[in-house]
Amino acid sequence: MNGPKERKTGDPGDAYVVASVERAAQLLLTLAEMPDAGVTDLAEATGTTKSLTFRLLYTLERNGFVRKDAERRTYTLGYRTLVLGDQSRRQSQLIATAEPVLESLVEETRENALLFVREGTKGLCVALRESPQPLRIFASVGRLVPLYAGGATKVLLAYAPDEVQAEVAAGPLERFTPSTPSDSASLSAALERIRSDGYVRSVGEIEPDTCSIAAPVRDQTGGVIAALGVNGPTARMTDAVTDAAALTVMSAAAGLSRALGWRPGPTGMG
Amino acid sequence: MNGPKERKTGDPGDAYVVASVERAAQLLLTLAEMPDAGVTDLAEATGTTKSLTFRLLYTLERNGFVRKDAERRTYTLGYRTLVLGDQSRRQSQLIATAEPVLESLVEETRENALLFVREGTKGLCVALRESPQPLRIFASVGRLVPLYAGGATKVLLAYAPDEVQAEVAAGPLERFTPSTPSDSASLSAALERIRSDGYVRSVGEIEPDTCSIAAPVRDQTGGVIAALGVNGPTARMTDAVTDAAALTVMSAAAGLSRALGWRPGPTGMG
DNA sequence: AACAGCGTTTCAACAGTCGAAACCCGGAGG
DNA sequence: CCTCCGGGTTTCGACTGTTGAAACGCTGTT
Repeated sequence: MNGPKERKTGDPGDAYVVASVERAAQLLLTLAEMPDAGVTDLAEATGTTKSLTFRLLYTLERNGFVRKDAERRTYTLGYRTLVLGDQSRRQSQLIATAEPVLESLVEETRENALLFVREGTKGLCVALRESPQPLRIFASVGRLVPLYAGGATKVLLAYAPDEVQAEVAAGPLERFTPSTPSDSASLSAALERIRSDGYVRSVGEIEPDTCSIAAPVRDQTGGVIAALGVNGPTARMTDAVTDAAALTVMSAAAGLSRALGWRPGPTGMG
Repeated sequence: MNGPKERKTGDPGDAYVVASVERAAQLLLTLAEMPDAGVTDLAEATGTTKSLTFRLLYTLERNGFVRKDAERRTYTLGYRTLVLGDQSRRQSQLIATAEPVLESLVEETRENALLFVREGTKGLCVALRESPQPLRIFASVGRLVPLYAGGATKVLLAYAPDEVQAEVAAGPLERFTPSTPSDSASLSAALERIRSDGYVRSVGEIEPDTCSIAAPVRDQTGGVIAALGVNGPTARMTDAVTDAAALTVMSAAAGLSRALGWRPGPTGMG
């Protein structure tokens, strides 16, 4: 299909990748989004051949990363992925520390509480606690969102390295709703605003009728390593509510940062 | 280490395995047990070369399955593994259904509650809820235990296909404690006992001074797909306590089975 | 009875992978 | 200040494991 052979040119990126492993990784992620898919479907979804998909699945099954269904026609994630996830959660100071914070955020705001980290030019939801209310926004760990839209994601962008900000600003800004930021000038103003306010309120930038409030999470180096936020339907998120939520979220984010070893700097900003 | 090259002989097992993917899988599992390890350590631990390990890590990092530490000298599981684990948990009816059962088991018994599935000739802990008491057995999702020793594991063995039972009985029975079953005759008697009692009590077979009670979990086909159990220090697990716990565990296992679609057969056993 | 669609198997050619060894770099020791 | 040491990174070419295509058999459908 593609031929990324430019080893010596600008991006030495894939000089060391083991293609089969990368394909297997993609296959796993695809399978996570298409439970109970068959070989053919997965082959199509990942853009490879049936044979390869079959062999990758075979290999992954052997290692417990994938499970064949009883009637042997469909595949699902295997129990070993649970193990990885669990160990990962235990080992990650960020996630382990954030979990109780998410819980108390939900208690206080009664809305979904989420934690995002940056992965390249996307934000990845790595932890989440759902609102107890029946009307709530569907969210899931693993959700990938472009950095230029949404609350937590824009926070991540606001504090991301310049290269990343440039890359995002340069790239096309796909529009999900009429409110999605679509020009880099207003985006960069929004980012500046986030840095001075210390939080963000984003309304309907990804999905209409949803609103999110988010604030940065820092580690001992002072760098922003995650964004903590809540989201809910605009119907409930009146100005008064979001103003209160902003304080709650900021204080939760500061608490989390402190638990991660961050100490407020002398000038409050770098 | 080994050289499984017998493609055409008895076991056509690894005819389809993609070696690099298998190695990557092993690497991930190794990393789960050796957080913050470096390239050299991991290479040694997985029995491969530095170059290969480096490239696998590079590839996995690219896909978010591993993360390099700030100073770029150590590796950890990445956030994408969280995603897989989370999706896997949501998608697995067994795990999703078992979680509340584990919770109520802990409430009732005040001991660790665990769920095991069989993976080859080992039992794998796939879900767990810890005892609220300070003195408790250390347990973790991902723990692999041979089927011939321990509570939940022996339950799995008791209902495993004949080939598996034969393989385990044939293989060497490594002794972890003086109580570890060590001859296949008494093991097979113990399994028979489990099948007629519908539960098992295992004392100190893996670790001294620990005791576990477990019972089988069935799905709609009537097959045993998991074992549910509790474990705790023998100091607390007196006969009276374990007798009560046996009933609690059996009823929890039956409830879980029912939730999974199992219906008690006319004769109660097949 | 023929078909369609799926997962599985085979095969040979070739691209990709891999081990070995050189390389770089930071820190410890002389 | 230089050397050494032990990590991680990079290079290289031979070889082998990997791959796409196409055939196969099975199951459920028309």
